[in-house]
Amino acid sequence: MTAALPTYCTAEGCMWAPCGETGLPSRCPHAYDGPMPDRHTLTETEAAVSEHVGHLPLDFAAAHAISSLYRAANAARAHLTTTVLREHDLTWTSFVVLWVVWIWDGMETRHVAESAAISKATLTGVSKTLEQRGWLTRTTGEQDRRLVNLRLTDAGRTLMEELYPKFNAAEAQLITGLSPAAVTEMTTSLRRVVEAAEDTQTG
Amino acid sequence: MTAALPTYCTAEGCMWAPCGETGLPSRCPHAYDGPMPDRHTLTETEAAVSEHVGHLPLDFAAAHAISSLYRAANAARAHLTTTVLREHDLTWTSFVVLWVVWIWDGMETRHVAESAAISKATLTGVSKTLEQRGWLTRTTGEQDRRLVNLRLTDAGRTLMEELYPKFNAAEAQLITGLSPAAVTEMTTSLRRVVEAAEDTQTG
DNA sequence: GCCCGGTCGTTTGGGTCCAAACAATATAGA
DNA sequence: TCTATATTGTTTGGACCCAAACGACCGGGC
Repeated sequence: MTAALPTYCTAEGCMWAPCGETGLPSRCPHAYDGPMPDRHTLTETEAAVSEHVGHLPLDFAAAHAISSLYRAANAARAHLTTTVLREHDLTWTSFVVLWVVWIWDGMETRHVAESAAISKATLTGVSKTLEQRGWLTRTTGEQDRRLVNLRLTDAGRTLMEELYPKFNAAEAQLITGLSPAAVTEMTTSLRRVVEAAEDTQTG
Repeated sequence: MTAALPTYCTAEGCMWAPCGETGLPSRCPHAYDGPMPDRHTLTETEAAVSEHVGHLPLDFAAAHAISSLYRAANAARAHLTTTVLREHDLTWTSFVVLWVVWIWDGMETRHVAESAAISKATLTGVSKTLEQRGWLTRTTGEQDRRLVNLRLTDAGRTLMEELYPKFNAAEAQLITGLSPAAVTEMTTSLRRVVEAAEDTQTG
């Protein structure tokens, strides 16, 4: 993992960061006093990590890839929340739940949880919040009373019809820096990551 | 977004899902009775979405990419939590915080929050949890008493020296399905997504 | 008909998550 | 020296997150 790292010194030729902070080993001779760029070169991060566990074989490509994956997911969620969801008092997860229930015209909670990639415990909480707000209803199954079925209300369907195009437009904004071929390739690679994670879970 | 979707009917030629559930418009004439594969073809999802907002121009490539991104990030976090972090009672975020403080030999809370991509409010809570467990200390700045500095304890450093190689090995497991060139390309594309999200935030 | 094993959703307990509001602190300018 | 503005971290309130435990329910086997 190479989680986004603090500012490095902008002084000419200086590669350490962040200096000027109390308590840091003083690798950097320059006091930090500028605005903070928020990105670190890979080389600097690898250097810092190697100082700690450099005697071990580390897979920097994997670390960098997973850290980028996590950051991109967070950035995407923040973007979609800020531009589309927050004004409707929705979180990413509550929107995903609404979306799944919407496109399949109702669904049982165990399947919604699976589709939304959240636990059933979480799904119970989220669906109760959405029920309280009037976006969906929860109904016990008639043939199997263990099951709870979710359906959008009229208000919920209207909300999704208005919201989903905006959400999708905001999704499209996130890939403007990529060619169509690059988008396809990234999506394929991400699926491989999911498959690898699931293989080790099941294995 | 095409969040992972529920099982579709496995009956020959049948493309609707998930049938057999109470409350669903009965598009599918087959009762569902098999184990549940957990993936839907893109075509089926697009068909379902188009039924709801098909009159609008939708960017399915963007939807699919962002949904894959979110799923991959969740799968990666679940994998790393299950295989490495949970036995040490650590969450993904608490680990990221420890890692950042570790590789930079101490850091101020505002920078740790930025590096870990979490808010300062969250960082306060997480760092207090880690302090309670003895992994790090929180110290008020001497020159600027608004600032709080985090440093790992001896136990915290020992924990990271033991844990990080295992964490990195688990990270490497996640990209076994990708060639080195594909990993590099995916990482580059993910960075583009982060940049696009940040451009619209600032703009 | 009864019992057992399994599944479902909920509850519990504790952790993370963030926006907004707040208190403490620092700094610049008059 | 005083005031105003800005920055920092914390608190508040509410939402989400999940493992584990639990109660309700279902279905198979005897």
